[in-house]
Amino acid sequence: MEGNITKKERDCIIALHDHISLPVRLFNIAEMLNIKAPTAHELVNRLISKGVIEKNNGVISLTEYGNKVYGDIITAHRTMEIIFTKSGVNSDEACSEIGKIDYLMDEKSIEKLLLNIGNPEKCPHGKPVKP
Amino acid sequence: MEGNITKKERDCIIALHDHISLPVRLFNIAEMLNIKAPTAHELVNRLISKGVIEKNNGVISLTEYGNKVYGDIITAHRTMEIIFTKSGVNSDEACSEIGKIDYLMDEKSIEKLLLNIGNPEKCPHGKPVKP
DNA sequence: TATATATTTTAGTAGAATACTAACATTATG
DNA sequence: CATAATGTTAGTATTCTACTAAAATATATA
Repeated sequence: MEGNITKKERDCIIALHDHISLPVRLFNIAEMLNIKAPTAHELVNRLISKGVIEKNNGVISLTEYGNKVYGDIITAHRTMEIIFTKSGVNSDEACSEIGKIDYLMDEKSIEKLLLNIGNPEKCPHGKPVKP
Repeated sequence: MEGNITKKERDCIIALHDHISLPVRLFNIAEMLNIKAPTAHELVNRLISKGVIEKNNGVISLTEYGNKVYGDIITAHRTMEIIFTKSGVNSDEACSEIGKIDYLMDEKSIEKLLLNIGNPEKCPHGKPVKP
């Protein structure tokens, strides 16, 4: 339930949560992240040991803690997206650049940034800042 | 002259540039980064192979490219510091949090953020945004 | 049910980055 | 020259990423 998350782990969490259909299995993760099954297997095992995801009969899902981690990443992502696009950064450009940093950002700082821009409910793509 | 930089490499670049006195030697780097000499040796070699720093008679310095990299990191860092503190984040807190992401940020996006906040010359600590 | 297909897991390998100790080499300084 | 300071090499270890090949386990279909 502790410890930092890597970029690949971040991508896995996002992919898992945002997968088109349920249930999500190992091969879905591998496919989405463009990695082979054994690599996905290790990634998933690491995330399980970090308490972020769980596996039941091959079905992979976020734990409660994992959902919190996901939410924090998304809130950071969309908060920064709003700030970036307000400054004239193209929203797709903003999205890909912010994907490199969102999982490293401090929750409390993001909260303050969000408040300062007026607690908007949605990001430039129309998605909720707090999912 | 290409390729991404890691957090440790980022810290090394900053430490090297901001060292109190010249010349900077390997043991100064090790001391500043709190690592042993052989670890510093490898780090320095990696940065040399990336074209960021150079070594002459044991004296370590940034290359022209390294100075550019340093400048980009600092500009990103201070731009974000201004944005964070404007939202009420404590400046020391902001500094340490931003240190985790500044080296990953896109130069062009930072330029737009900076312009949007009125191209200030100095960060909350009074240091130049463009060193 | 038996065979075939799909999926997962294990084993083995590899490379980049980080970091250490111990030993050895080099360079100053006294 | 000898001692101290500094640098380098060698060897080991851990984490993360990623692969192939092979084995195991499901699941599906004939």
